[in-house]
Amino acid sequence: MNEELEKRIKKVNAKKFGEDLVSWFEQEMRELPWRENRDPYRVWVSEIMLQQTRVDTVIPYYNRFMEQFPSVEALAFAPEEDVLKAWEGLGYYSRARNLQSAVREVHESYQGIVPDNLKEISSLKGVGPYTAGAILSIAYGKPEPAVDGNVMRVMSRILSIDDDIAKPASRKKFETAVRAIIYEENPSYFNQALMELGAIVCTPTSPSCFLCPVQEHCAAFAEGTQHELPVKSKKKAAKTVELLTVIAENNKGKVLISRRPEQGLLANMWEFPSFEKTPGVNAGQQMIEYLQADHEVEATLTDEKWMTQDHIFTHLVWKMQVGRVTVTKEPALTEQIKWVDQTEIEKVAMPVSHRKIANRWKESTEKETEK
DNA sequence: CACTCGTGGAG
DNA sequence: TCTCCAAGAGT
Repeated sequence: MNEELEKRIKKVNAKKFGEDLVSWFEQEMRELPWRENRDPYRVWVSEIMLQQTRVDTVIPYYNRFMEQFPSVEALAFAPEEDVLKAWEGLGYYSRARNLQSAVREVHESYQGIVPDNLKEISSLKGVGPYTAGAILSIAYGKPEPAVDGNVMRVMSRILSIDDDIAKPASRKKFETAVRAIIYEENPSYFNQALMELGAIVCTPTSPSCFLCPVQEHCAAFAEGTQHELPVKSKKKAAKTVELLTVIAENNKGKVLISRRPEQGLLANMWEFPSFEKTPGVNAGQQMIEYLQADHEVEATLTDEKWMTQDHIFTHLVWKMQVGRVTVTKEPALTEQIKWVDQTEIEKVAMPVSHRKIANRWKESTEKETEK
């Protein structure tokens, strides 16, 4: 092990650090739905939803999800479309598919019991180093590190570690550190407390050191460098893509939607037909030609720029120009396309940008009906 | 390792 | 408006 790291770890009184941290957690921990009990399935679902997602955002999704899929079996036997719909708006949709895939694996290979050891639980889809440690410690009380962004931030300050936490290699260093000082009497509370501290007290830009329960153990506080840590390199700027999106209506008031590929961005989500714009070419003409070529739809242009919609991803920006056309000849239906009315469109899973467009479409058709 | 993969909220 | 983000994992 890194000698410098070992030296810093030895400076910490691990026993008292754990006691101070866990005592604080017992007093200050938030009441959250996934803390009602230690059901491994409930813990598991919460950890997947919480990946890269804020607690306040997750809570309503979690409550609905547990009501709809209360057990391993309920989720294992559910239609994949229902799971994706329950995930709509939460983002990172492969989490939903991987979770259901893994739950089916638990049902078939582990008699419906979530594995309680590192090797087996890590083999499940969507369960990486963090989630494996989180479930093992929180649900089963095992002394495994669960190193997320909070833990790296907190421990970078406690031990004054200036490794770039954006680099994959640094996570292992923090795992080593946590493993060395983990509170064996209560690994569940210890790990949760590290994260809770990061979320509530030891925050990224303005840590509240004056009310920190482990201030006396903190190297960064002693040095006055808490605002300089952790070191985190910036990610590259997002690219912008110009899209043309088409509201194609037939004479029954239904609109055409298509399903995205089962791999990649927004996998398996439903959307209005969209494609990358060719610069300098008439937009309305591109829409008509695209529908003909990719969906065997014949249509006449109604409005080539009915609205615009931006969709901002972490690594990408879509600038969408939405046009409307009237269909004169309908395509043969496939698994990848279907016609839906205002009621039916609410039941499919769409990304936020297309959901906003769908809502606007609904408003416009309701106005037409009033006339 | 570098890149992909969402979203809504905070500063 | 812009930047950064929040309990990461898959490829």
